[in-house]
Amino acid sequence: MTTDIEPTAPAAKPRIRDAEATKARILDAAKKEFAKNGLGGGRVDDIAEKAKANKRMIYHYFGSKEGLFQTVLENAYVDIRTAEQKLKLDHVEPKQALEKLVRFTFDYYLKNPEFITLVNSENLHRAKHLRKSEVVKVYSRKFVSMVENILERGVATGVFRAGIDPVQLNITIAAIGYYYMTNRFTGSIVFERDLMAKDALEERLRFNIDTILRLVAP
Amino acid sequence: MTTDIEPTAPAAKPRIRDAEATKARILDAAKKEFAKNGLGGGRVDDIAEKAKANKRMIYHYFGSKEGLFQTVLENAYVDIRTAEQKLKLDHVEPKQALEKLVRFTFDYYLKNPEFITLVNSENLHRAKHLRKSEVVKVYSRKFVSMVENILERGVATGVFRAGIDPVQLNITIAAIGYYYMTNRFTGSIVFERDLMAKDALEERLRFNIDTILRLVAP
DNA sequence: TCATTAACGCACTATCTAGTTACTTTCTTA
DNA sequence: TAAGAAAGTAACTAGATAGTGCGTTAATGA
Repeated sequence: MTTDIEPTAPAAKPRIRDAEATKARILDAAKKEFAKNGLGGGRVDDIAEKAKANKRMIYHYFGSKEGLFQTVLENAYVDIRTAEQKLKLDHVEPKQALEKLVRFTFDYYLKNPEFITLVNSENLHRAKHLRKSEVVKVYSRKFVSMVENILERGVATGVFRAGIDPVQLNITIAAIGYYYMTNRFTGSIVFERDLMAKDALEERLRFNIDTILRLVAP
Repeated sequence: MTTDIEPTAPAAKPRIRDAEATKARILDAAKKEFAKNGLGGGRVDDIAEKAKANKRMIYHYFGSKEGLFQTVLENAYVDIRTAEQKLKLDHVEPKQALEKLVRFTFDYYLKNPEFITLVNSENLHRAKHLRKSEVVKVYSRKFVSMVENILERGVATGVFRAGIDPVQLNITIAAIGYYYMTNRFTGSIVFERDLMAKDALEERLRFNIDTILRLVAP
């Protein structure tokens, strides 16, 4: 019988214990998995593997697959609202602020396609998870009032027409970017052009800015 | 031991054999199931049950779950394109034709929410099923040229400005209705109003018509 | 009427999947 | 430093779930 200790064996690396890091890795892997396959199609085992965490940890930290999804979704909303607030549009000239918002929204969807897929998945489930989130509601209010403020200032200086509902405007700004991205695969077939080509993206963004500015023009 | 024939038993109804009817029932049930739960979340057993067909028949007629989904999706596209063609917009005054199209699109999404969910599901799968469909491509071309025709006539009579890309216009008309419907659940939470209330729907449609007409105005 | 074809149904399986049980290992603090 | 708490793991289970093998029954046509 030989010794168990091999001369060349590296010192058995002590497992590093870091709850926050593990949680973060799980959330990151879950975001990718749910974005790619939806809530129904996402696999808990795959998330655990990608996160290099034990599956048990998912249940320890998030209770259930749906609990995990809810956290992922909530974080996704907080992320986009936080980024919007960082634009500080309250201090930008109205017309320019609106253009900046349209551009930001389009770019955000482009760079964060998971956001779109997560929201779609949540709507398939009739928003049962988002409904429970108080944080999201608080952030949403801030967001709507930001656009409201831009509109009001624009009307005051005469660059925008009066009577525009900020919610309808918000929905429209989101819609013209969101639809383009979420349907980029079927859209590329239906319209027989690569909607994700660099030129196509630039053209679409220009069109969107134009659409919104014409909409609010006096 | 008593006889197996109960006196009150109805004459054992002879199974009616009707391939077309069975196929239709399966497709109808599948549309509902996939619309509600997506391709990944939809259950073949549930489809068979709702269709009052044997599961074996699904595999007999459609080969696989994905084969079934593909047929459902293809039908959904053919349905909307057929309905659009029925509008006969080529014979309507340009401005009115555009308004009619915006209204139709919005109403169609409202009355056929399955269409939206099916398209979303297909985009989650990177359009791998639609890609195979030749019919859809033919119908799509007709659709784009219809809007192109409206635009050209409008420019000729001076009611529309020149240089608008019909594809961009098409996307925008679809987007402002589609986004509103597909995100009606999360949207109702984010904007803290019932987006599906009768008043809200009417207001949104008016806003959409306004958006498009301002977009094409000279 | 008889044989062929097509529609239909039962019961099964291999595999997957969310969630759990029963542990071991590492960290913290009294 | 001892003991408890927290982090982490492996192996398992019960129930789904897509897909199938094979036999039965109704229509068709010669």
